[in-house]
Amino acid sequence: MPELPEVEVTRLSFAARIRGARIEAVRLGKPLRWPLGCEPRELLSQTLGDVHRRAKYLWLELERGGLLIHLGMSGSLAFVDHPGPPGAHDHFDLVTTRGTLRLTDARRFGAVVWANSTDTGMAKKLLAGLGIEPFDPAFTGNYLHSALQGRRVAIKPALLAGDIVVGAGNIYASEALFEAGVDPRTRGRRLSRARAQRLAVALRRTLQSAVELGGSTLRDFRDAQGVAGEFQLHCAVYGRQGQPCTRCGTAIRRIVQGQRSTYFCPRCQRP
DNA sequence: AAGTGGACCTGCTAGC
DNA sequence: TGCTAGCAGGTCCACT
Repeated sequence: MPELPEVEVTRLSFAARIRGARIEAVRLGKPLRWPLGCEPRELLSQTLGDVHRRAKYLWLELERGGLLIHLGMSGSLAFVDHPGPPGAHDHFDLVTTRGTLRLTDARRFGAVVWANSTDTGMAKKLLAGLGIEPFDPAFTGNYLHSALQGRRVAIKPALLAGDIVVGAGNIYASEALFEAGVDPRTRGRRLSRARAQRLAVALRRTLQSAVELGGSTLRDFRDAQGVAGEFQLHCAVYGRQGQPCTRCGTAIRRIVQGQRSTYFCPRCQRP
């Protein structure tokens, strides 16, 4: 579910409402990808500040540190006044004076990790080595082109890796490559400066558009207010193998790269 | 250093 | 109807 747009849409849907709330209780369900990293009672009585996003992580500011949240493959957050009893896949509740923030995550690839300012633990490690934000003005065609030098891996898995630029996952990497007209099998270092420029623009536009459409709801994504996204209705290639390209009519192909599906138009997208 | 494949975990769907 | 194989929005880690 959650690539950059879904994470950002989630953030926008509860950040203003949770700011200033005080934590009253914490409930943990089954283990997530990493342990919380503190005793739940250490969070009690702390007041929440701003909610930030870095790559596909959310960062909830607390008085004495913060919580780093990742939604994994199947996670979503809900912020509600009166939550029902936790279901089988509800693995974290943050009960506050303004409502309860609940993480639902069937596959449990997600995580909630505590960190404070002197932290040298998991949270810091997770954020180290992340690439540039796609909306950062420093993310340019020239940056992308030079970062790809010395990379013989194909451009699509290079976008997913997250060490050059963050935010694109399996849907938006395929969509951005289609918009840029770049064959996903093109090796990184073979991408010309001009094509890197087109790709940088396409990636930013694709992600921006997806945020504006509320993200993609392929199966069960909802923002923290329960609202579904609509980007999936605008996908040009993702999940459309065998169907005609919206631009030229050629059948969309599905291939596997790095154990993930890639979708592209063999006519519109060139090396 | 960069590239590759396995691992984590559960649910759903297509096919027999 | 029931079982099984394959697939799913992520990314860390060990190994070459």
